[in-house]
Amino acid sequence: MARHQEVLIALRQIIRATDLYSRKLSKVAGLTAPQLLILQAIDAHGEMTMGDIATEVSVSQATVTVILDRLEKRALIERKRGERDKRRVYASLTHAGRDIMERAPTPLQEEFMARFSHLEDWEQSLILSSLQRVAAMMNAGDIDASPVLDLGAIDRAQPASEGLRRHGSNNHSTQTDQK
Amino acid sequence: MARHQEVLIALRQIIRATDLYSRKLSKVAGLTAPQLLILQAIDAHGEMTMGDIATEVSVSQATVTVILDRLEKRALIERKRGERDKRRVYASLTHAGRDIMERAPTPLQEEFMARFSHLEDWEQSLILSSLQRVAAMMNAGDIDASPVLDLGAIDRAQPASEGLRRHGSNNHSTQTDQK
DNA sequence: GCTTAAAGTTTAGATGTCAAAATAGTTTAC
DNA sequence: GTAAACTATTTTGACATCTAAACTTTAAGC
Repeated sequence: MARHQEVLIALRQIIRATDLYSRKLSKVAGLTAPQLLILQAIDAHGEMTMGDIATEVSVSQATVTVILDRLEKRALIERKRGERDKRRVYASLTHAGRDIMERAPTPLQEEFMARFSHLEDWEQSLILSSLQRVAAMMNAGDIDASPVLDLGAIDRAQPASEGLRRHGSNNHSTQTDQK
Repeated sequence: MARHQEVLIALRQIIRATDLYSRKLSKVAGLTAPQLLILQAIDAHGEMTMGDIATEVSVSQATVTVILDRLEKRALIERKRGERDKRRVYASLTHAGRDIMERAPTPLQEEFMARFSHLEDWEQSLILSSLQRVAAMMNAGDIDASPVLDLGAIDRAQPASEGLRRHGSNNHSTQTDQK
């Protein structure tokens, strides 16, 4: 089988496993992974606008709106219209929201975490930087030169997430809206 | 930032990039990634039942049914009830289906593929095996021992996809159905 | 032969996800 | 100061995806 074919299969398995875990999490903790992620983001930053959240957790605003609708319906978050700028909407945790969030397990599978943490340090780095390289290569639409392609990159494990967002031309900018 | 946190971010970016590409593909080729994947699977195997397809592309049968509904509505595939065993339904490509499939780009981003293929051979292996390890660690629910955890594994790049399916106890078996 | 269990497929109901359109509010330009 | 341009959020419409339940056959028991 061609290598890229294998890459594709591995990716699909990862994506599926992630999705399945989210559902399992939802049963156990009453929160899906994205819901938990958003709650955590709000907890970490205090009040946040939709746009902030979207950028923070890497989804579109539309998605944030939908998810917050559900969280609000369950009284886990509150929305408050901005006073200074009424276009903005600020979300904050309710007591119940903080509560449920704190009792929920991590958004990454525990088995995975356990296994991952058992690896040697260099192996963890290796895996992390491989993932970051894949992410970078995929988002590559808006990477000007190709610093990610030079060989040394593999063992530097620098935070690619930052590096990517920096070039926010259009690809994953969540609110590009170039109509 | 904790390493597992970074892993999580990288994964989310990969998943999102994959999804976004699927949508782009859909505009360009009229097929989303999963639709294309299913078409390719059917093309490769000839007639297939829902269950076969589900196993092959790693999704649940329900998903296959839904996607085939859409493909059938567009006359890209045909369904045929089994004669011997009428519970089964066989899907096969129509002429139009083979056509559109062959004209579509790959289900993996072209930019990614281009970049990936520019890497040194050993780097490709490294990335592939990292992905496979992550997939394995995630699906780990039904892996008996832990061959994936021993250190040598990282540079062997053996087809984990096979290795995983082999233990098909329940985790991703697509039809567990323990009611 | 009828009843029950098993197997395969489909349907129903939930989420997450996005792009594009609609809405509402702010700024800027003249 | 009003119109045009811009910005933030929500709504709409479409997919993909899963689990659980329902349905359709087939196979097995008695």
